[in-house]
Amino acid sequence: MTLQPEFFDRPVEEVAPELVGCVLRHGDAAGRIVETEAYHEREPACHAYAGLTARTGVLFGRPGAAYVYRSYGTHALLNAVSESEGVGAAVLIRALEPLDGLHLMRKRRRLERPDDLCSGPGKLTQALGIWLDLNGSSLQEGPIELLAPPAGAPRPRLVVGERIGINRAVELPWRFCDADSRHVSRPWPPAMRMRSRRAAA
DNA sequence: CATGGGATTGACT
DNA sequence: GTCAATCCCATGC
Repeated sequence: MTLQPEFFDRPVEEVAPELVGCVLRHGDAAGRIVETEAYHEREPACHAYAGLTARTGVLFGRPGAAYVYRSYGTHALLNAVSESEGVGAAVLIRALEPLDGLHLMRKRRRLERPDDLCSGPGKLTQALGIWLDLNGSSLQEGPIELLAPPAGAPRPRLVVGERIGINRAVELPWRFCDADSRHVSRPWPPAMRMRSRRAAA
């Protein structure tokens, strides 16, 4: 079932973990969400922190919309706008486990291995054919769909940690990963990073 | 108007 | 491990 605006009209740090296990679909390509991050206007890593601008308008709009923006000049990153209209907050979709349309994904990504098709926020938009023109589109009306977990699907075991690739508000534990998925963008950093980190000088 | 810096990825050492 | 690609936009003069 399609997730309704009410689902997103809540604290973003509650919406983000619940999106793990849900299904993201665009046309014939779909995947199960295995990694998300929450962003909110009150913390400086969020684009909405700067206030209402040309870039951030969608973030302050109605919950249940898609916020798609360009990252590093080259990639499109997909977010689900959350919290009430007027509040700038969204959940970044960071990784999927491919479910349908693998042939489309392989063609778009020019890769074969399923683990590499959607294991990153820029990768999954490429694999699903999601681009900047879908910024502001409705996740209820499409063409991007966000669906509740299939009936009977077990609730995923979550690993919670710090968000990736940001320099500010790094301490917030707002990254949520399916602990049992091999499709996350980076094998959950908390434990993993500690273990692989070189000993301090 | 000029500048700096990304919510990243892929190629390479 | 390092690094370039690539461009929009927020910021500052």
